[in-house]
Amino acid sequence: MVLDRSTSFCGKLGTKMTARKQRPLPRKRIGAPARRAQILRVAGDMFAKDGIDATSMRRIAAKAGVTATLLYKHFVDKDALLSAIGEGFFTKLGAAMEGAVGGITDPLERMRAEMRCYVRCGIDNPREYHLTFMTALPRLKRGAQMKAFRERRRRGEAIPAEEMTLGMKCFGRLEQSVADLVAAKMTRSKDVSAMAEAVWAIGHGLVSLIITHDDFGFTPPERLVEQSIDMMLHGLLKR
Amino acid sequence: MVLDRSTSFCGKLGTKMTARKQRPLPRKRIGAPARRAQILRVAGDMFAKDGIDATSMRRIAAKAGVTATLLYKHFVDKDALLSAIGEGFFTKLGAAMEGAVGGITDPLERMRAEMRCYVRCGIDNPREYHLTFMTALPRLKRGAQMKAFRERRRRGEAIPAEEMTLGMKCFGRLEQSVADLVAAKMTRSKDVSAMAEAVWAIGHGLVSLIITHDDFGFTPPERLVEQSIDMMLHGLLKR
DNA sequence: TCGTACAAGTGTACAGTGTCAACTTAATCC
DNA sequence: GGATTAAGTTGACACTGTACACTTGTACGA
Repeated sequence: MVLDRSTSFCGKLGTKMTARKQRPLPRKRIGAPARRAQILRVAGDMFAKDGIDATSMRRIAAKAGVTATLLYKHFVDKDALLSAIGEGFFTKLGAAMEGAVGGITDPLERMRAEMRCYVRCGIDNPREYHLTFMTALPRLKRGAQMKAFRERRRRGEAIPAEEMTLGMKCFGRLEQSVADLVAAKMTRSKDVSAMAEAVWAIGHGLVSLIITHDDFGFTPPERLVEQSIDMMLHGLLKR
Repeated sequence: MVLDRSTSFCGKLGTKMTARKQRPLPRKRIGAPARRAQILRVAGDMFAKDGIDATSMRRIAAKAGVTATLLYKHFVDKDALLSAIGEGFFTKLGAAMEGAVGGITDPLERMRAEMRCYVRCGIDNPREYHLTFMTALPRLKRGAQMKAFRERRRRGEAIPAEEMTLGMKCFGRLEQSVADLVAAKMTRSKDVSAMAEAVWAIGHGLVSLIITHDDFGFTPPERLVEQSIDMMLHGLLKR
């Protein structure tokens, strides 16, 4: 465990201090990016272990060997910090999808792989998932970005990778698979957008039910997930 | 607006009071059930208007013209209070389903109606929905109840209505429709449990995505929902 | 080598939170 | 009328997110 210099010996002193205050132990300066990364690491751990409400800015700061106030120099808000942690989910998801989809060319099988991946990632990272998908953080303006992205896509625009957030890239994959399915004239509907959203909704529904009500005695995830994906794909296709 | 007698004029007084404290205005005693109901009403309103985090026990109490401490006489926890409010969702949902399903005998059309109902109810009561389905409140032991219920059902037991919570009744409806579909040999699978869960997952996924990311520029709900339900039903059925 | 400017960090305070133990008071019943 | 008890209050505790004003480490130009 980290040496914890900042857990406030600032109890109520009762009398005013007359002597010059004891100078605090000097603290290393490791530079903003390093500090930011460290905070994210520490906060991520605590958050994954203790949950969202039990992890306060002060405790994060203490564990990072730093003052709470400093966190606010690096992240305007608690929301901002949390969301930055949640962003980590997309990194994992993106990598996992990349690996799972590999060279699958059949769009149907690709979709199956992507969905499996999504659900697995969600179940394996419940806190991060909750943060990124089940918590509205309106102070960050993420919705507007996403909306703009969706609209450009609907107009058929090709969007350069640099302009896409990690989240967009993940959703983009799924959408692409749906589009391929449509292009191959395999689907009943032609509304790529709506279908992609519906597919996402299934994955999201599964993950969020399972992670927030893991005590409801659901059908074991593997079977439930496979059955759901199967149902979804059958529902998508013609005949 | 309610006369707000308890919004604490207990600021820091600076000097100790020497005079006997001003006796507080006498407060009517309206009886425990009435008070409980009133608190639930007030809290429900505030919660629906201001959201979960902005609604504190103290503010609820103040608005109800009562002390915060009193809330703890009626509800062990904030969780308990919140969950009691959320329970209201099932009342609405149950009534809406009752009305919507009416005399529909075709299990397929019944399911469609039930799903529409579920999604509509969720979208129309986002705060309550978030509370009941997207917030884990493990301190209440609801999971265990639900699990037991599901297991008895899986064994084919008939469960008397008095033993079922409102939530169980709602899920039970859906499950029954699936069972009817299976009995009519219309489905690809025969796993009633898993299918019911999958169907729920779709509905839940739709609602929760829409209510927490209403700014993502989704396909308009009506179309998205119809398309999703359609997809689901097609996926469920043979051929 | 020194001074300085800025980044990186600090202490302290504020108003608000959930919760609790100990107390007071209104209503009820014999 | 007096005892009992349910319904309510007071005041505190330990904690929260956040703002402000301050200090200190470090890199760099003269």
